[in-house]
Amino acid sequence: MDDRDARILKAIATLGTGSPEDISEYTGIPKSTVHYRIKNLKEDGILINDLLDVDAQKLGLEITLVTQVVAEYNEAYHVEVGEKLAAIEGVNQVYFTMGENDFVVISNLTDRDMVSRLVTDFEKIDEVVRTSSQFVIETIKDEPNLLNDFELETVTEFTPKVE
Amino acid sequence: MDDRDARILKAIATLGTGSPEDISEYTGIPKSTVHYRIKNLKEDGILINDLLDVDAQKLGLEITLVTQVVAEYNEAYHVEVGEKLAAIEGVNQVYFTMGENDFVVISNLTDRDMVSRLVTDFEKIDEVVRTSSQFVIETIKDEPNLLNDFELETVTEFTPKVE
DNA sequence: ATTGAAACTTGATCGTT
DNA sequence: AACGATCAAGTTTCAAT
Repeated sequence: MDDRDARILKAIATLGTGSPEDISEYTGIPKSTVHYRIKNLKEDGILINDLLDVDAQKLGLEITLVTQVVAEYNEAYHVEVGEKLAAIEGVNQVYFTMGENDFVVISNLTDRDMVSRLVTDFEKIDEVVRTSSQFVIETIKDEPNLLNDFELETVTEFTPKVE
Repeated sequence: MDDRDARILKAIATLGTGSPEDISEYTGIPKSTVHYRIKNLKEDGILINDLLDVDAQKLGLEITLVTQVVAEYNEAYHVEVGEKLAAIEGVNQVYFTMGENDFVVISNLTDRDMVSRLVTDFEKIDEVVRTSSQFVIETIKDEPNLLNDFELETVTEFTPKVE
């Protein structure tokens, strides 16, 4: 796992494709080399499946943090605040929730230093009033496997009976 | 969006591949038809990129819920409780967190009925003591874009100078 | 909208450096 | 490990239904 691998992984995330051709063009690395690297990344378990999902733990991002961020309510700027949160290094998901003008933020981090930096960054945002974080001990499910129990709604149509 | 599309989407999620060949084999739908369907799903914005990420909202899963679940502490069974949570219809992510023996659960749901069913299901689990849910008004970031700000640690090596 | 078969693109392999 | 040339494989297209 070196700089070249990182560039390839970034290309995959940025381009939204796993095509060696496209990645090659984007990174300037020859496609046969891209292919060779991706093969290794799969063998190492960093890239998980054909859809090239990334294993955060294998990348050394072992700390997952769930943070509740309370911010001053400001109708116009709540998205902007959300975007500031989203831009912070390590942040993966940002939800703006009902009720208490809260954000729920989920982050993947490498070490304790990154954790404290993260919280500091949260509190640097002017509108942020309070943060409260919980470490994740174990991730039991972390796939947006939206279709696990997805069933099409059965729409029963009634034909009006005209007698 | 009909039953066939649903089967194809499930196949993608299950197999972890977008290959028309593999999906065809798994579903029994001819590969040219699989290709035709996937093309339409992309045009409709349900499948987002070449990595075939799914847009939950386009699927009608417009309600995202963040739930904190407090459960009785039981060293042996906390994973089992987590797995029960993960198995509930609509649940996408389950984190077991530090401190209060909490789970944080994130779900994608279609309607209010599904919400109340979900909460009922949570409380049917014996060990569950209390749940508290927050509706997500807006999802500002929801991609495990782990590499956004990922930089390789620069390990500076010092060669001991022998004089 | 579906599908079998043809056409073609490109991902994967191989041999050399 | 890197990479250009080559080939096999699988995707995409197309025409008929």
